[in-house]
Amino acid sequence: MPKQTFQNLPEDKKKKILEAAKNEFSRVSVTEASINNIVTRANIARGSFYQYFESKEDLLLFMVNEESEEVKKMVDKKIKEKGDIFETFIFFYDKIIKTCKDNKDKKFYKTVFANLKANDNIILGKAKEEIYDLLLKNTDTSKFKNKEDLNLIIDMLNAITRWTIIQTVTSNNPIDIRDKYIKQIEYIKSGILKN
Amino acid sequence: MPKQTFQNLPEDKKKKILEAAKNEFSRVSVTEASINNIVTRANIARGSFYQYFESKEDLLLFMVNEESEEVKKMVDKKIKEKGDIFETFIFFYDKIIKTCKDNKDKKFYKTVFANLKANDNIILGKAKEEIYDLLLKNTDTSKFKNKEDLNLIIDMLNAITRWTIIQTVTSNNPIDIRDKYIKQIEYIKSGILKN
DNA sequence: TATAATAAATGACACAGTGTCATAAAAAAG
DNA sequence: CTTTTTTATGACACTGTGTCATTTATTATA
Repeated sequence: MPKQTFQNLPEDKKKKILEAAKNEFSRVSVTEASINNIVTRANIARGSFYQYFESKEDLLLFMVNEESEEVKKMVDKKIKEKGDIFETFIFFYDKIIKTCKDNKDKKFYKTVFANLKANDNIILGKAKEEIYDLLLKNTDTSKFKNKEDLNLIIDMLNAITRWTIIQTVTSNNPIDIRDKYIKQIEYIKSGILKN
Repeated sequence: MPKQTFQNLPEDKKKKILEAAKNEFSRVSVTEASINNIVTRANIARGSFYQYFESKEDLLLFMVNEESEEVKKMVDKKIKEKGDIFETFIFFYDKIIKTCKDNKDKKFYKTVFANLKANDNIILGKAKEEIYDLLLKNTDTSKFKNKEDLNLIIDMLNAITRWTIIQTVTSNNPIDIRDKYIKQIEYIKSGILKN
């Protein structure tokens, strides 16, 4: 989390810094991103950066977390509607993709996702466990063969959804990918093999 | 790929360099790895490194590719036995985990996997497309609801398997994770929902 | 309002790493 | 035993890092 000093900054200065950062994080991955580039573009002294943030990772996480909170709220609403975990995952997927595509910061999200480490929590940041919990508590398992396996089912959907998001964001014809995704979810519901 | 110069090197010198590299890549991810550390440990001049490799990524890829070829051969054998794609994926998973665990280079693999980018092909390197092809051509789809969806099914299994591998390698009780994985595959075969 | 106290901004500094390149050394060919 | 080719070397110019003592600005208070 950014330090208090950053929070205290006047809005326009904060905005300027975040824009400079977005610019840099659109160009290259966090690891390759240069704090020098950010401070130059934002017109602040190098030392100031460290007054505001622990590190560039700290900054990126902060930028992504806002979006995460938004997503969390929408997932919360969706799962509580009908308790349908499959619908919710598709909804979640669409939500993320919409954020990436609609946004003028398309490039930013593309770079972030493409450079996501396999085990990173960055998509959801701290919201991740909360979403997980939300799903565990609100899923309607009445039609499931085994209620106790909900946990493992969420994992499975999570893996596929993550994978699909990355493919979508880095691909050129994302519509095909969405179609494939829907089919995959269908298979998970009712199986690949004939009875 | 390493340059010819490296290939020409006497075996023991090559080995020394690879060991130094393995050491460094066990410590931190490729991006954080320091060429300085490698050359110091291997007792070669900094300039020499660049005579041998394009970059540290080039070097790591080379190190991982050898293992990949091995895996490819085994998958080839397995899928041709019975054409069972589910069995083959589980076999593939076990193979990878065995390589990680048995090996004295445990730490190396752990670090490599933990730092894998979501979209990286490094697990299989160039062997990836070949394995994909292998599965497409040799899978017995006679019990499938739709033969045409094999492609999408492989993707799905791939996503889950990757995810599970990473969880396993970075976790402390990998046996539970394998059990979960088997269950997930079972679900993919016959579905989560009651008929 | 003047002064003290608190907060924010700055850039020089020491350090670690990068990739290149002209040159030296070694090996192979003639 | 030269000549040619291949390999090895480390200094060099760069880019970047995080820190810290000092300066500047803001806020509180007497």
